[in-house]
Amino acid sequence: MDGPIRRRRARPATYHHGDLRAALLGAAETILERDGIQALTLRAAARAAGVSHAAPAHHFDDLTGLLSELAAVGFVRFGVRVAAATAAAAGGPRSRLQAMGRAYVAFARAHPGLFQLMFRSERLDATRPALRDGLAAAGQALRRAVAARASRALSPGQVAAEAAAAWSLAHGFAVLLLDGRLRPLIAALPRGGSADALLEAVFAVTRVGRGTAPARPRR
Amino acid sequence: MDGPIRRRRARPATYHHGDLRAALLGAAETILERDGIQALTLRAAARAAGVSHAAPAHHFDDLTGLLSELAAVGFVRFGVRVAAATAAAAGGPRSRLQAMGRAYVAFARAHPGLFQLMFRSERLDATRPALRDGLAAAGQALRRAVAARASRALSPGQVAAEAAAAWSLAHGFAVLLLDGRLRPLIAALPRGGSADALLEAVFAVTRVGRGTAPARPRR
DNA sequence: CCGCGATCTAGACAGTGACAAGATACGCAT
DNA sequence: ATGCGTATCTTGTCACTGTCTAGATCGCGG
Repeated sequence: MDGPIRRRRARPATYHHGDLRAALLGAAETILERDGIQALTLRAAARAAGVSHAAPAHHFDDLTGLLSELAAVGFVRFGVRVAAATAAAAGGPRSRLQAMGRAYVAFARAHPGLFQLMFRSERLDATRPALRDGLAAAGQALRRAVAARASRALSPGQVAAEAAAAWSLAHGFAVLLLDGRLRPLIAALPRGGSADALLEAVFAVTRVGRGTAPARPRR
Repeated sequence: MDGPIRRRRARPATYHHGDLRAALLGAAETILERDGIQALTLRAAARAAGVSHAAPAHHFDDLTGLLSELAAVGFVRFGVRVAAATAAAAGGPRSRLQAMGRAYVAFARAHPGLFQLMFRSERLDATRPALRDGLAAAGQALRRAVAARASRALSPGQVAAEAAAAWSLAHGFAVLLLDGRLRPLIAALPRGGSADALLEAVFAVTRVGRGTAPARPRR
């Protein structure tokens, strides 16, 4: 504890921190991923950054502000990951959509605390510019992945339906997986499969966007 | 407020409440649905029930206990609803699975606070007998709905995959809907559709369990 | 070089969960 | 019925939290 290159706390030489905002965000993310979302408090972040308990208020107005800014960086990071994965996916639009789903779940598993924070909307303030932008960026990445499918002239309603289906499937899988609710289903897989194996099995079983017409399984 | 048949608080006649446990659970649910999950505190529940701030600890050990017991009643209620809806669904196993999804989302919309609490696992204690039983009951209801599809001799792995797919789709849709994230998609529907319309459109577009073989779209 | 504003500290207050100790009354054994 | 053990409930307290206020320190532009 108290590494040698820690900013203050050892020597209170510099009254001003220099880049406290970024330091607080970093400390907050560390606490979030290590101790869970309920341990992420304004004072804990201030302690970790080596500043007084009231310092964070000057950069983020209140706790909602800190959480919102942190969620915002999560959303942009998320959008970048998803966009990169879908762009790098070879094959048709269907495999691209699956790549998006894989990236979605992979992000949730890599940053579980951040992912949960991003969807803890009652503690966030979506009107904050940073969060608003992050949400827009992530939403655009998702929309782009689905829109690639729309090449065959789908109606806006059908595009919305497919987007909702793909998004719901990926998000539900990620949430249930993080909650440990899918564990029995994973155990039911042959050879005691992994979460990835279950996701692939889900892809194999679902046919989102296989055909355009809602009814009539013809063709 | 302060209905005439309120237990105490008006006359501190009865030192003992009589049925404080149920009263606290009722008050807690009221607070949860009216003011949100962050307003649901031990002391707030105690105030609403007209008892001292330390009284709840004797029935639920701590806040986690209260939340867990409330989530447990949510799960049994949820299981009953889902089981009833799937049992009442006419038609084949596919329409029964859709009925389950509809009931799933309908429950989330009818009791948003309770639904969110049920999946706020970091604040719950799954080892509590009541919550353990509630989880088991709800899980059984879901498993039964999926198992009906398994009549055509599916492998356990495929059953798990279909269960994960159906559950993820329903859960993700419910969560995203409660968060308001699906609003733009709903607006994109023809004639400014509703959430129900979007769910039906999702059903029409997805073909979970349409066939057992993963590849080959041939029918 | 000065002073103004941004940054950070120190202190205080109300609200929270949790714990301890005491008051009350229910219900069971006799 | 009656007395007592114990579950139930109250009061008081403590550490911790978010938020507000006032003051200290420093950086930067005039």
